[in-house]
Amino acid sequence: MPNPDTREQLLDVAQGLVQERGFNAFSFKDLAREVGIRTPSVHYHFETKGDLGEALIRRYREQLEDELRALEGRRTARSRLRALIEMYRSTEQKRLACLCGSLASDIDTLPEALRPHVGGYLDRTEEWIAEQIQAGTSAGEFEPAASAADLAVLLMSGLQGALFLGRVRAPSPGPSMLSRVERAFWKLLEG
Amino acid sequence: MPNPDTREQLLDVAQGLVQERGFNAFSFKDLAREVGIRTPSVHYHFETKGDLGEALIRRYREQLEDELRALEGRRTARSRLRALIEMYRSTEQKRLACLCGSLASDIDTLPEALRPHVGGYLDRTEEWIAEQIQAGTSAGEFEPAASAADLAVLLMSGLQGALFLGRVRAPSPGPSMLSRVERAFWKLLEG
DNA sequence: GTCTATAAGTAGATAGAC
DNA sequence: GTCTATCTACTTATAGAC
Repeated sequence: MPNPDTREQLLDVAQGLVQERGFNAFSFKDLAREVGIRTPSVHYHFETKGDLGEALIRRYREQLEDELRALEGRRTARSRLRALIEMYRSTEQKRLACLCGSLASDIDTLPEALRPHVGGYLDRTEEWIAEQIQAGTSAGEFEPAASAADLAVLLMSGLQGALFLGRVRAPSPGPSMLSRVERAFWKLLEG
Repeated sequence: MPNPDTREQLLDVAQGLVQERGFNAFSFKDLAREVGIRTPSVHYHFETKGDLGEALIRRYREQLEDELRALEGRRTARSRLRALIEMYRSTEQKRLACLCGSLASDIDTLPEALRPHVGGYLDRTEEWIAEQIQAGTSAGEFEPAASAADLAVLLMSGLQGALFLGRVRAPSPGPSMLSRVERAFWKLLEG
């Protein structure tokens, strides 16, 4: 039976590598070296690289659902949306892409079985954002200047785009790309 | 002396492959096969893959400058911005990423010499967008809800993000991701 | 300019010992 | 569970003939 510790370690390292370099730019050798085992031992835990990718997305998706559940207690939609944006900010500060954003950019080169899961994650996030905008509007928190669906796509694209583009430049003193996206987004939602 | 035709053909094919698959997911072999020559002949035109990448970005940048120059004749900032968005729409319809967006997503794996050029292209586009927003505001075309710099970052991130995310899903009947980003963006600019 | 031949290195993956 | 040994295929790149 696979040792859960080694398996989790492999997933942790692999996730970091995908978020930093992309799915095609890391190898089982990189993975093995960082965890302190040999390449073929990785295949014991994940038969193929595609299987590893599937486990990676599954875990990432479960973490998302946990985090969204933890936000249910918050009273305002504004506070829930802000918390989601904070998750992206922490990724930005590590100079990483979103796992599924990174996989999205490699979509045409991924094992077929992986692709629907990437879309599933992204759709779920966008859908959740749209729900929050709806809820906040019904509650009188927002006076959105566009439809909830359009605003959700704008925020989602803006956050993912900002993560990619921000990594190209050296860190600079002013507000980050993500902060600028966020600031403009709130104007659109609250006038 | 390199035959300009073969060289251009190689650049055309390579650009398509980068926009479709990313810099690390195509090989000189792919390139050679599509152009109808052998792998080592590609090295006659581009010594290394890094050199090919540099030529690719240079040409893409020159095309951008040509297109922006062609927009100078348009009377309104609104019309100039719309034309830029149309360029992204044509990329979206081909289900491709922006060349430099794709390279941005691979940034940590690129040959060092390439990286500044990727940033140069993205910065130039963002800067141009900010200039148009400024000009349109001065001319009374827009009443922007946020600073020109923030709005430029939002549009740039939104366009690039929409190209990446849109490719994950099958084409659907409703408005595309890019159209939704665009619609929300105009609301922010014009109220 | 393009070719054949070849190099040195890496990829994902498997067989079978311990 | 991890190892050594090995496989096939592929990568970027070079040498040198035509």
